[in-house]
Amino acid sequence: MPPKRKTTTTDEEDDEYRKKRDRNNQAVKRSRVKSKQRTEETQQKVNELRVKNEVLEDKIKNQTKELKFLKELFLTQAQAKSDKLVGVNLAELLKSSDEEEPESDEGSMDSKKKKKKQRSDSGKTGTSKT
Amino acid sequence: MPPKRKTTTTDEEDDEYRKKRDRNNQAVKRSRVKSKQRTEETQQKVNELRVKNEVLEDKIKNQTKELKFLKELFLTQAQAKSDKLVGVNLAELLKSSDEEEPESDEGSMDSKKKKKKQRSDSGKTGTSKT
DNA sequence: AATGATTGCGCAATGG
DNA sequence: ACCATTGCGCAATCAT
Repeated sequence: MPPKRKTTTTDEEDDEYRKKRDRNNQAVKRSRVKSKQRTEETQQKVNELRVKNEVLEDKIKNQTKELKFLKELFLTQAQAKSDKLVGVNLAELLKSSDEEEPESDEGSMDSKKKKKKQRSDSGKTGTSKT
Repeated sequence: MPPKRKTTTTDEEDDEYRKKRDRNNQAVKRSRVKSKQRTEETQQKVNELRVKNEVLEDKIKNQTKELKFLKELFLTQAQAKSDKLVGVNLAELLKSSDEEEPESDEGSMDSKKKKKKQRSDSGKTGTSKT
């Protein structure tokens, strides 16, 4: 089925038609430009987010390192001096509050067992939410 | 300048032409499908990255909180007991290893001065911008 | 009913 | 010669 235009047209109709077509062609152009822009912006956003993400990952890596350091230092100190520090359960306190775990008591590991406590965390967030 | 096809064509040429057009039309379709897919995937990636980003921001927030807590606790302890802990300069050590500040010396604030160093956290993690 | 916005589709030019 | 990509116009359809 070839196009669909009329079979008989007056000059005015033709004129009208042309005008209409021209306007539509313009609209199509506008629409496509917009579409293209959106696409490009989206792509750009991906790039930005990727970078931002890396920065964040980095920061986390550093903070994790620092936390590890502090906790070990703290634990070391606590043990080094039989502890008059405070009445808190350090091991529990310093376990790992970033990446919380579903509280399994684990008992208070006192000076007897000095397990290195390898990283076997699992969980999510939840800082010292007293 | 209307189309550009020949003026005189043989049946075979016409046939060839048609075949060619058809193949191109198929190619165009394939090409457009691919293009559309890529666009959608990109959009999807943006969503994923946004989510991942939030998770990371959250983790950072928690770690920052915990670090703050540990450092304060540490500092408190250190001062509470004139300190035989170790020979390190705690204040300096605990300053803040994330976000390297080209800070001025600030000297080693020992047990004499006990500046509270109020953290006037202003605002949020200015990043969630789009 | 009229008009701009979108979208599927084919043509031709062009890139690889 | 062939396929892929792209700008462009047409017509149908959507949305106002």
